[in-house]
Amino acid sequence: MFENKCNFSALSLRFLKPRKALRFSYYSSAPSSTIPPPPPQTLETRFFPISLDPRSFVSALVQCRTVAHVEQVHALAVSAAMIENLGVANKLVYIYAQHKAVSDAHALFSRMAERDNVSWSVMIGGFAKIGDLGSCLGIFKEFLRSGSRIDNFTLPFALRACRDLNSIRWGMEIHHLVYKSGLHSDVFVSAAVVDMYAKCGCIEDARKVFDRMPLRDMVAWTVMIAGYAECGNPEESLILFDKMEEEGIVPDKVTMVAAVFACAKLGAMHKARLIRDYISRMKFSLNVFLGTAMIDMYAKCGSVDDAREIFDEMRERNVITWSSMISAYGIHGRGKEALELFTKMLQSRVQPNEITFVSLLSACSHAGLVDEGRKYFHMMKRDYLIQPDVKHYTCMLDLLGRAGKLDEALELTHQMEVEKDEGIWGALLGACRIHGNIELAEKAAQNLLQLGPRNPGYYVLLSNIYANAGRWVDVANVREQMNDRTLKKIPGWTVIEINNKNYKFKVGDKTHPQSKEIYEMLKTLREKLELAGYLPDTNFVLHDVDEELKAEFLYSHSEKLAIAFGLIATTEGSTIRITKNLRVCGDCHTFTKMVSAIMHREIVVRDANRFHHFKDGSCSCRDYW
DNA sequence: TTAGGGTTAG
Repeated sequence: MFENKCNFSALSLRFLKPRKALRFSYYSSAPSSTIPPPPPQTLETRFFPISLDPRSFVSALVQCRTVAHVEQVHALAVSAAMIENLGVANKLVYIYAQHKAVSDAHALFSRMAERDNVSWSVMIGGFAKIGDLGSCLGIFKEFLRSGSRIDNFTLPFALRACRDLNSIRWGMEIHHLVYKSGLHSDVFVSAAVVDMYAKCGCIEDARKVFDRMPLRDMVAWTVMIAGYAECGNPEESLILFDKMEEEGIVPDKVTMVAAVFACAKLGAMHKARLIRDYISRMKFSLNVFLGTAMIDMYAKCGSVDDAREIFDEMRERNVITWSSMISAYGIHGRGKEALELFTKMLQSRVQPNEITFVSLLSACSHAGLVDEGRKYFHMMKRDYLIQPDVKHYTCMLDLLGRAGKLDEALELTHQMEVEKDEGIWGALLGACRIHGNIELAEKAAQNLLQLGPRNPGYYVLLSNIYANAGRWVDVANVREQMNDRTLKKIPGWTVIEINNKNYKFKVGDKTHPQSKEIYEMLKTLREKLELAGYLPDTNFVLHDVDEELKAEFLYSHSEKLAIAFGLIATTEGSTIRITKNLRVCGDCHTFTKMVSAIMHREIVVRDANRFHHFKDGSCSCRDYW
């Protein structure tokens, strides 16, 4: 009997969905006269009731809930010789892959005598699903060698693998195939090409493909918008977002995540508010992705309170949401609140990950919470079995170093079991700048130079340390080294957003149409500040020039120009927000504190690392920065 | 049965 041959008793029907019960019939392919009519089957039937019809096997596979179930149907298909049917075999590979049993999928795939495009596609997709992109691409290459014709089913999988592997070489090759086969008219394929180029950093190529698409749907626009933001051109992202609307394409939540991400990169509060209004107007509910992106956007645009409002509004929060909010408090110097939130996170039974701890330790560091930082560093290792990586150590060094515990910081560098990178030595060098420790600074710098960094910031830091100590010969040496390596100091700039327009200032900038008023305002400020006891801190000027000239240099720093313009161009009492590409210099920090008191203004400064909130003569960083 | 999503040090 067929039952014996196939060992039907091996399979129970318990895992099949009741509503999708199969209508079973035995031997449907055999002549009906020789076969007795099948007994009526119900879900309670203990033995397996699939007919020899391949479709029946496929239906059963779709309903498998676990890999064990798939294995049972698989065994059955083998013994019934049904495995030779391409449809059944493909479905088996696909279902294995969907259950992330990719090695089973691949074992079966390798044994298949015949394969069609669906076989290859589901196998490529299987490896993509578990993130084994190397194998994913390997299968695609094998597919090409087999002489099969690519189609719009296989290509998106392969392009996605190139994207995630950052393999532009293969990406370009596949793009060429797309073009040759005429499949570029397929919106799915072309959107995947655009995404591949954008994420591999070839934004111009992405744009070319995008512009040539005969039809651009919402996904195509979304990948283009996200691509620009990621490669450092968030302005273009937001221009495209407006353009998309003009063309009548309605964005969805994923598009909004991309626009919000662009806003976060740009750090422009006015845009952030516009985007939030838009999201409310479109009645997009805050899912975990959109909500988390908005928390980050507000944090990076300077309003941690707006970020918290979004956080409180969200119904679903995961580890990324909590980490983003902790990081938001951290970069604004509100360490205590970061720690409180972390406690709440644990109470909500959300498991912190290694990124949560980076955010937490960095929050401790920015707020000078040394004991707490040590405590959480140990907790991470002991209670959560997270091995500290180089980022955690950098936070710890920064924490100890800022607090003046340079010996402990140095001791930690001896203990750590990770490869020391530029960041590690850079953090130590930064600490030496605050505490004027030249000996350790030289050791850190030596290691930095050995690692051969191309970051001019470190050289500037070292030369500042020498300048502080009046060691002008050493300052000149550092400069020479920079010249030898053809490194140039990154020019500083500050941006201020006024009435939805950005104004960028460089040191000594006189290009602004209201330049005359700006310098007049600076002069007034200078008089007021000096009356209040302000003395320019000329140690922050690198050049070995006389004190008066140094002071002139200081007075034309880009952040001072931007603040002066802010005082002219905004209404009295309103907050001034500026963004700087480098770290704020010590003199500008003192200057801004005093301006906030004398002019009764809150001034929010985003620098390369964090935010400073100046109010009533003090800064949220408590002069730790 | 094919394309797009959020967090991390200095």
